[in-house]
Amino acid sequence: MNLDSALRLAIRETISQLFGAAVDNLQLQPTNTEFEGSHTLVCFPIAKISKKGPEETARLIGERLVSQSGMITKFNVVKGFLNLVIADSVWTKVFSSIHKDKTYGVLLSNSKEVMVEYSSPNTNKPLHLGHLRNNFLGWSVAEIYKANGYKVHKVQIINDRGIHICKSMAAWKLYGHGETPESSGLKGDKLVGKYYVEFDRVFKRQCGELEASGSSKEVAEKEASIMKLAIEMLQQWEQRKPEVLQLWKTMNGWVYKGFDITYHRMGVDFEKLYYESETYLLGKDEVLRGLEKGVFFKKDDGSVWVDLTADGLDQKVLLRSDGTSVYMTQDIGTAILRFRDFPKIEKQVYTVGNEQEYHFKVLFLILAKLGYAWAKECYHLSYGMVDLPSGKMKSREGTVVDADDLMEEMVEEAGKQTKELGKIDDMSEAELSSLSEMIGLGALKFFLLKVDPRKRMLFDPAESIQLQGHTGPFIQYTYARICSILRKAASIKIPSIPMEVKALAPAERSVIFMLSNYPVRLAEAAREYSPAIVANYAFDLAKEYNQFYQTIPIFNEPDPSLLKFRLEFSETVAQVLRNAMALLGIQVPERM
RNA sequence: GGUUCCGUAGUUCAACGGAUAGAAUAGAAGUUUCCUAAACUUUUGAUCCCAGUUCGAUUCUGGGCGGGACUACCA
Repeated sequence: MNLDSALRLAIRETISQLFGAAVDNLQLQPTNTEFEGSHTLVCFPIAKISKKGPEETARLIGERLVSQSGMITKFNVVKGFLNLVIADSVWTKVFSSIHKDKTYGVLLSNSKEVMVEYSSPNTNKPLHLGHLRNNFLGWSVAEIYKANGYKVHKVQIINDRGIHICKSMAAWKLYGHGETPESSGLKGDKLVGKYYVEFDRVFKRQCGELEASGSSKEVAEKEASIMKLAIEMLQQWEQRKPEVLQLWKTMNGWVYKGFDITYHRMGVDFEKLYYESETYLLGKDEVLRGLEKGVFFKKDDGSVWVDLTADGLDQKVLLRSDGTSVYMTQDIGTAILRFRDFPKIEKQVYTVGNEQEYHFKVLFLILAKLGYAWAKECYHLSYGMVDLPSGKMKSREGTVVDADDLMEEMVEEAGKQTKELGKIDDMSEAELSSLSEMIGLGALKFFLLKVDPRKRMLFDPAESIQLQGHTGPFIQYTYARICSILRKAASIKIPSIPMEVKALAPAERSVIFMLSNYPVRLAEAAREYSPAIVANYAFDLAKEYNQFYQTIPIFNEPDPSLLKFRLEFSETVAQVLRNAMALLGIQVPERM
C-alpha cells in the first residue's frame, strides 16, 4: 500500500465533500518534530477554495478526516498547517507491505533505455581526484536510473589521440631509454604520466633558453625542439606512419592496463568504450549535410559555422577553412553514432565537468537543428570542480591528488582505525583487508557523492578520512549493528506468530515513514541526476534508526509479537540501507 | 565586457514558495552491568546587501557586492 497516495486520495475526497471543489495540487509535507503528527497539509492554498480562513479550513478538513478516513486518529492545527496523526494500524500495514517486498525500491522495467557517459579520460596521465568525482557520479546516476526501471548503457569515450599523448610519446622517445612498466615497476598510466611531466619540464627549459637568446614567448613555444617533435609525431600519426602508430599503441596499452586496475578498485564498469581515434573523423558529413539544408553557413575563407546568436550564444566553427574537423564536429558525429549503436535509447547523459557547459549547450542545439528529436532529451551532467584546501588542483604544478594514492590512503586509514577499535580481533588478514577496502572506499565515495553535483566542493583530506558523523562508515556501522542483532535472533527461538502490534514508539513511526519515502526519493534522484539525494536519504534513515536502537533494547521485549516486529523492522531498515548504498557503489559489512 | 553557476553556523554540507532555517564537524556537558560508544543525549552558533511579487521568500524577479567557469579555425 502506498501511504502517500492513499492519504492524498482521502484528503481530496474530503475537500470535495466539504467545499465542493477540487484542489489541483495538494501540499503535503513532513510535520516538524515539535508538533504531533507525521504529515502536514498546508491549508493556505485551500483557503481560497473553502472561502474560509486557513485555520478554520484546516480544522474542518481535520475533523472530517478523523471521522471518515479511518487512517487519521488525531489532528492539530497550527496557523494554516494541519498536522495529521496516522493510526498505528496504518503504519504497521505500510510496514508489512514494505517488508514483504523483497525488491523494495527497485521498479519494474519501464522499457526505456538511456546512455550514461562518464570518466572519458585522456591517455597521457593517471586518473586523479576530479576523475573520482566524475566516475562515482556517472556510475551512480546510471545505477539510480536502473533502479527506476530503465535499461542503462554505461559508456565512455577515451581521448586516446591528439597532441597530449604525443607529448608523452616525444618525451619517452627522447629520454625513456626503452623504459616499460615491467622494467620500471611503475603502473602503466603512471609511467606515461611521468613522461608527460618530463615533456613539460623540458619544454619549459627550452622555452626559457630560447627566450634568453632573444625569442619572443610565442616563437619560443613554437621553436622548442621537443614541441616540434610532438607536433611532428601528431602529423605522422595522422599519416598512419607505422613506427609512430606502434609507439602510440604501446604507450596507450600501458595506460589502459593501469586504468583497468584503478577502475576495478573504484568499482566502476563500462558496457562499451568509444575511442576518439576511431571517432574523430565523424561528423563531417553531418555538417556538410547541414550546410546543404541551410542550417549552417560558409564564410568566405571556406570555414563552416553555425549561428546561435538567436539562442543567445555565439557563432561557432564546425569545419576549419581547410575542411578539417574540430572537437564539436566529432562530438556531433559521436552522438549520432551512439544512437545508431543503441537505437532504443531515448537520451544520453554526459558526465563532464562544468567547464564544458557551453560546449554541451552548443552541441545539443546543433543536434536539434539537424533534426534529431532526441537532442532535447540529452543532458549534460555537469559537476563542479573539486578544490583542495591549498586551492585548485593543477596537474602541471604537481598539486593533483592521484586517484590510486587517495584510495590507498583511505583504505589504510580505515584499516588502522578498525584495528584500533579492536572489535574484529578474530578476523583473518583477508577479512580485515576486505573490510578496510569497504570502509575506506565507502568513506571516499560518500564524501564525494553527498554533495550536490553542481556544486564546487572542497576536498579536505583530513575531513574525508573521518569515519564519524555524516559519512559512509556511519551508515555502514548502522548496518553492521543490525546484522549483529539478526545474528543473535537467529540463535534464539523466535515464535512464528502473526505480527500484531498495537502501539508503536515514535522512533518506529518515523522510521517507517522514511522507509515509505524511499521510492519517492529514488525517483527524485533520477529526475535531478543527483546521487546526493540517495546519500542523504541513507544517512537520515540510519540516523533515525540509531535513535530507535538506542532507546529500545530489542531483546528485552517480553511480548513475542512485538519482538518479532522489531526484528523484521530492523531487517527492513538494513535492506533499504544496503540497497541505497549499493546505488552509490558502497558496500556494507556484516561486522565492523 | 557578455553568458552562466554559486554565495546559509568557525568549517563542510541540507532545506518541491511554508511553521521557530536542518545535519555533520569543531567547542562545552553527559550516557557503557543492556542488541557493537565508528553510537546516543543536551548545549553554543548562520541565510552577502537593497528593493519587488506573495498570506508567507534561503528559494521567484530586478539591482548591487563577492567567488568560479565559459566566451579559440585547442581538445
